[in-house]
Amino acid sequence: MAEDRRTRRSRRALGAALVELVLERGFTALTVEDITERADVARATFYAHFRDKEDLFARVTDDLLAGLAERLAPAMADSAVGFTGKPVLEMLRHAREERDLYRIVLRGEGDGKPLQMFADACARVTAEEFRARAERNAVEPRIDPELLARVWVGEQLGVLRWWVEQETPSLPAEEVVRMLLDLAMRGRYWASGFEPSA
Amino acid sequence: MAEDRRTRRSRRALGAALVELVLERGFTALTVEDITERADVARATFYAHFRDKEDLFARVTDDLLAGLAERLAPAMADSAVGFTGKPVLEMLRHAREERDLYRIVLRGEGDGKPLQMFADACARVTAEEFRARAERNAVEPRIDPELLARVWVGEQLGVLRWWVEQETPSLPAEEVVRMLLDLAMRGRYWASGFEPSA
DNA sequence: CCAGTTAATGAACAACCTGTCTGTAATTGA
DNA sequence: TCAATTACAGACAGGTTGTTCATTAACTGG
Repeated sequence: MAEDRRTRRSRRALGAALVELVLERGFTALTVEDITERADVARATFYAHFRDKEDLFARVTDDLLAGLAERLAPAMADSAVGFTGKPVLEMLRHAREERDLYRIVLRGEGDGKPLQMFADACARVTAEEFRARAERNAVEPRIDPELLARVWVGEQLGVLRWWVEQETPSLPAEEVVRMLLDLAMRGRYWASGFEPSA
Repeated sequence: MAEDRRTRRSRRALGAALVELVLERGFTALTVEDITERADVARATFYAHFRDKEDLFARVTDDLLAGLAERLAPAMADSAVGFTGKPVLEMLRHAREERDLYRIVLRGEGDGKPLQMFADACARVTAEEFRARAERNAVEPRIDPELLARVWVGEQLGVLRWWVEQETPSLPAEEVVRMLLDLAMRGRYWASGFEPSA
């Protein structure tokens, strides 16, 4: 008695309809009836599964994050020490597969709550990691770990949003990772067209 | 006949009420009546000045951006060549003065539209600047200028949001700018607690 | 394949919010 | 002071929300 097939069908259809419609018209413009109509489901059925629009959206994004976490787990273990960019690459691949959803989330649809919460969560663990590294190497960090973490995730998310919004995929994921690593190692100044003065 | 005093009073009150309430409950949760009640203005008066919630919000954020642009103009001229961080510092100061509004915008309230449009606009001009620099120095950029621009604005916005959300202002603006410049010049790897291997 | 359980359906409901439009009263600028 | 403009309270239809209910259809375990 895993789960009634009808339940699965309804939920899936509603989730898919939501994603389609958010891309077309934006989250706030949507009506519950719009969604049920697109999903070909009775309006009453919607409320049998979800409290409201927001609830449905939250479930969809939660699933996405769970999927991401699952894919990231092995890559994280590898690069716990010494940053190789493997997790970033994995995230880009995930984003390519779930591009529609990534677009929605990164556009800040749904009051931007999913996005901000994701960003904050990333920043928290990243800052902790930076602090741990500094302590491990017994160095007083020149840069506030908190700020450094914000730089890190801000940059990731900015690039990610740009990447998934591209109609014609300009850069392969591997190239993006290479450039990000390059920037992290050597700084941005070199890359912006300046010749180093020293 | 600059403008009727009543008009000014009503508009100001409504704008201020909006900002207060968005901070308290979030944009989407708000009702036009909530706003007019807080502003102590009749509901009909609201519609005499604005089409709807979104319209009011758009005017408020447009004013904010106009104020920012005005303050940034002199700083931009100075650092057109060679990046000194002056515009960033000026933005941080502006953000400190208008903290409530910055919080709202950076949280992506109002469907995140103001935020995303601001980010995209910044990225566009930044990318153009990077391209121009590369051409001026006759170098083939190792990093896609488009990507570099996204890194740049993503990092700015990430840090800015973190900074204005802090309850107790942890770092003075000058320190933030110093760290950002440091990162841009020397890269992030140094800062994250690693000892350089070479 | 059957019987019992569970979900989907369409319809109807009050409550709320929206945006518009009145006639009237109060402020304003000249 | 006077004419013009604005704010006001109230009422209005239209749309959305979230709930309930009786009925029909689909599914699952045996």
